[in-house]
Amino acid sequence: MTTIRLHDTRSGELRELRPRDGGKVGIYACGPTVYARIHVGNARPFVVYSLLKRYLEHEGLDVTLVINITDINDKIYVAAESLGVASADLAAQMTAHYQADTEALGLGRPDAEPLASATIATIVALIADLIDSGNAYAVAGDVYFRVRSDADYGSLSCRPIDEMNQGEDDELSPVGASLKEDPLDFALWKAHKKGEDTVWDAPWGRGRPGWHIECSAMAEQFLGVGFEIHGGGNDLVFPHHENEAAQTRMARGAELAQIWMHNGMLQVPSNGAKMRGATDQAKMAKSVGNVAALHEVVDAFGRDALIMLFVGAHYRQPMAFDVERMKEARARVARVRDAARGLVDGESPAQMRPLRDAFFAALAEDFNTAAALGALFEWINERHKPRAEPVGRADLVEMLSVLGLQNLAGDAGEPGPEEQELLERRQAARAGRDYDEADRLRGELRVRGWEVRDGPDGPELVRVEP
RNA sequence: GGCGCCGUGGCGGAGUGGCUACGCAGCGGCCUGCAAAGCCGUUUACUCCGGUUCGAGUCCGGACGGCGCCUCCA
Repeated sequence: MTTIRLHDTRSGELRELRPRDGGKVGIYACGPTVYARIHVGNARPFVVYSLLKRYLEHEGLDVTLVINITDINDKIYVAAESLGVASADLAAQMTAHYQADTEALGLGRPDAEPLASATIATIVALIADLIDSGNAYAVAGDVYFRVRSDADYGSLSCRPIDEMNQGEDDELSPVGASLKEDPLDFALWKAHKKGEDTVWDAPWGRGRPGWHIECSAMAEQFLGVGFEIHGGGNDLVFPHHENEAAQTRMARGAELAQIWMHNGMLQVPSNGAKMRGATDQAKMAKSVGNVAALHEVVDAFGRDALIMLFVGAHYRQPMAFDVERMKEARARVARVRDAARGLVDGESPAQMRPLRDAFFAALAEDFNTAAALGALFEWINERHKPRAEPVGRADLVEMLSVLGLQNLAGDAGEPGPEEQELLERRQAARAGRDYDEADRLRGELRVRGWEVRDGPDGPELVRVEP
């Protein structure tokens, strides 16, 4: 089997993917908190891990992808209150939006999309185990994780324990009286507070789960302890993933995941600032207010262009996002689509095989979609060279399928009778040297989504974006 | 301030010490009634300063700059 290596945050190195059980691979990626519609930045991990799954399946592995949905959270309470709706209703509404918005990416659904609110029993049981083993303590209805009981705490984010600060909860605790034994400790369970309209029973009191415990619980429930790949944005390394790892380590005596993958952030330059050397750019984040909603971007540029944008850079790198980048991605899509026209069914020429192989070799080395895309475009350049035999589409379809862009090599459909008639009228006009009329008819066809291309064998109608 | 990542041609963006990444845009040309698509060409880039090496964008040290995390965040 192909050796597949992925960058592991904890070791800081590429690690070979070694499935525990035969060819089975579990991937858990942290999904959104549903208090508003998601932005393009939130879509990056969804795309990265969905495509990683496709690639691993291409390599013959049996992949289970789990992307959770956080539907219990302070932000949801706050947003719901300001809207005057029940927090559970807001979360349900935004969950539906999230699923529709990501569905529009056309990459399918994860194998499981667990909700925190539907995993309470598992969460409570995990917390109970942590209390029983002395790694957590209940106080006044809250439950805290005893960070210093984990000798390996900090090993994921690679930072010394004494320079860390959990922050969360400190401000929410009663004034001047933190309930924690140690400021490093973080909440596993939060006692019910006024204004919170969702609450669950637990042995230590009514309340709700803390931020980090849900992922430990859901990942274990769906994939077991010690699964292959845990992913998410690199802004989650600390404290979220550090805490997740610590919880499972202390409760189970084993590491939650083998490889911790983290994708880079989208960067949004303001005022046309350039990516490099600019001072006025920032990560796309709701708190910064520089977000572009996923559904708006997909509506404006199409899912093909957005996926092309994402695969155009290595997943770990920060990625520039703005209108110009989207236009460029759209142009790349057009080049691929054009290259796919005129291909015939069947195998591709043997001389082009090395480029197809280079594509997959790039993916095997830390899922380098940017390098792979380079090989794909080299394949396209080769495809355009004059050759005696028609070119089979097998290689191209195989590569595009892994990128979720196989539709670019699909059949665009046939022009209808009206378009055919317009084309014939244009031909008649051209024959009569009435080029103004011919150009007018060409423009009419363009508006209908068909581009006229005059070739040696006469005009051809090509499907394009209207 | 601490930890981590990064600094490549007009722009985006790969890059395992030695041979054209790739894409987009612009310009010139071929083709064309004009276009589109495609093809050819486009004065050859690696922040700066040292070091290692026969040879460094690619390794080491330093400087400067950027980004992320350290607080909710994909």
